[in-house]
Amino acid sequence: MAKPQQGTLEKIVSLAKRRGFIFQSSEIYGGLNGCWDYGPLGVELLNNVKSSWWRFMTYRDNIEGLDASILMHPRVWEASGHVENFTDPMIDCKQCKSRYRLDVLFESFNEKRQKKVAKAYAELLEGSAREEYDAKPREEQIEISGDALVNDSAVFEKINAADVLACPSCGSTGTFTLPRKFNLMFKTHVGPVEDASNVVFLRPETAQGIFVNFQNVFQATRQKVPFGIAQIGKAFRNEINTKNFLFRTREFEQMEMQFFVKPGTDDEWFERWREDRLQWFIDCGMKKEKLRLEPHPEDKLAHYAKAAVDIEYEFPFGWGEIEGIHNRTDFDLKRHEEYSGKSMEYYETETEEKFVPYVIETSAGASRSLMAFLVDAYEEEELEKETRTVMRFHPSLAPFKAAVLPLVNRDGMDEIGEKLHKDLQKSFKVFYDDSGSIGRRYRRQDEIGTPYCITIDSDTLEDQTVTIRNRDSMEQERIPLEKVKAYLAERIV
RNA sequence: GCGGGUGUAACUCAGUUGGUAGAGUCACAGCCUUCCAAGCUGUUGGUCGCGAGUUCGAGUCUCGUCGCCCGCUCCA
Repeated sequence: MAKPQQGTLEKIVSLAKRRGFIFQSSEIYGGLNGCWDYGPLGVELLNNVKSSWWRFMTYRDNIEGLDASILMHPRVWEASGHVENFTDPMIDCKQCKSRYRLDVLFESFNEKRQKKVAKAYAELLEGSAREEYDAKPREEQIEISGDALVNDSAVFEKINAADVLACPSCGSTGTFTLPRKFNLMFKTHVGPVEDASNVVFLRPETAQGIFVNFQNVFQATRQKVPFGIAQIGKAFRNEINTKNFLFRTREFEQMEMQFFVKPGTDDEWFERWREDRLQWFIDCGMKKEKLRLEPHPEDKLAHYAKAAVDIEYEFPFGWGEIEGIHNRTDFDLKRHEEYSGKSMEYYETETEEKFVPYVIETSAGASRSLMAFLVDAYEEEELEKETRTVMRFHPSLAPFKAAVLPLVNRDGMDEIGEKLHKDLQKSFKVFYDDSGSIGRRYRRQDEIGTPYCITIDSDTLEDQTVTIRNRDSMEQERIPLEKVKAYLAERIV
């Protein structure tokens, strides 16, 4: 068994491009940082991953599906806390390369230095504005100048140039870069006029689409708590840095489920979903030893979470999160109640109790999962005289389920092959290949992870049987032509 | 964002002190082939990431820029 090692990711990226799994976005224009396109095989794989998730999550009584709009009312993101938490201005010290949040830096200054800032700010004011400012008490001046420093880059530039801002790390003054607002939400405008009144955001998580529809879904489906709402969709984050192929991208797809439970039962459900979600990856063929559960320490929890655990996969570059399970408490529903004025309460008839449900979130990255499946499936197998590259996808995820290969193009083998191909195509994604030696054709299929190859040979002409070759073992068995479809159906969910 | 590395055909790479680009693989068209790549013939495909500069002349030197990889930072 070959183990992923240095260079493995490069090989996978190369194979992914060569065979049509993943292309770099806008490649002919030099690429767009952190964006990737799914090619013919990639989109099959992605659809299979999503469909497997969808079946696992929603083909049960207590989870409903949803597909909310990517653009939502801007107030949604105020309620969710994203507007507030996404606008930190960051600066770097050019001298020692330290990075700071500007607002935190200002707060960390001692009084003497804050007064210097206030004084430097005064110098920027003229006429009545200056008079007004000077008339204010010292404390208020510090506050006003601090706000201006943090929020107005022109003010920052001048004050920084005046050598009143010192780097806490190296003590240099005037060495800071201009503040950059690392607003992780992409912004755009609704309608033809671009101004502040019509700003909307591309959602940074799909979860909020579920929360704002909580009452709609609940009432439309006659569900009772506990129940869940599942959704698959694109989300966008303007990451500072993208990295590691599909792992950190600015546009990605999430597979999320929010499970609404009665307060007090949340810990129990959290445990349960943690186990169920881990099992899903294993059921999809991912190697157990490459998966682990990694709890978040309490001091690193997101603003909405009471508890969190990541499902991590061991990529060639190290362990990385492919799914997060969070106990979001009643934070989101309560906030939406507050911001929208609409009730998010649930009435439990059995106990005659009213409560806002707690939420257990399972949030998987479709793109990250796909990458993990790619890495997990990749293997270089040493044979006697060669190395075989094989993608050992679980049959349910494999882009092509089978390939039909006439051994030679004569005596009517190709006609039988084409007929079988057309027939199988009604039920499965299948590939037909009649060019090159049979060995070469097997290798092509191995490289894209096709689990079964069906070969038509001269015996087929005699007794209507074909051979089916297994991708992983390379062993063959002979079955009647008419049973091929059933054979595949049995093995491919 | 910082530092380091890197960018030549679809893929992997070569290209000598600057003189208008090569190989293998793949693909395609034939031939040959009765079960695990690399048999034969032929063909397509690159203004050497992009843009300036130096030079009589730049893939080869300089600067800028973009992408990718590694490390740091960041990851609400």
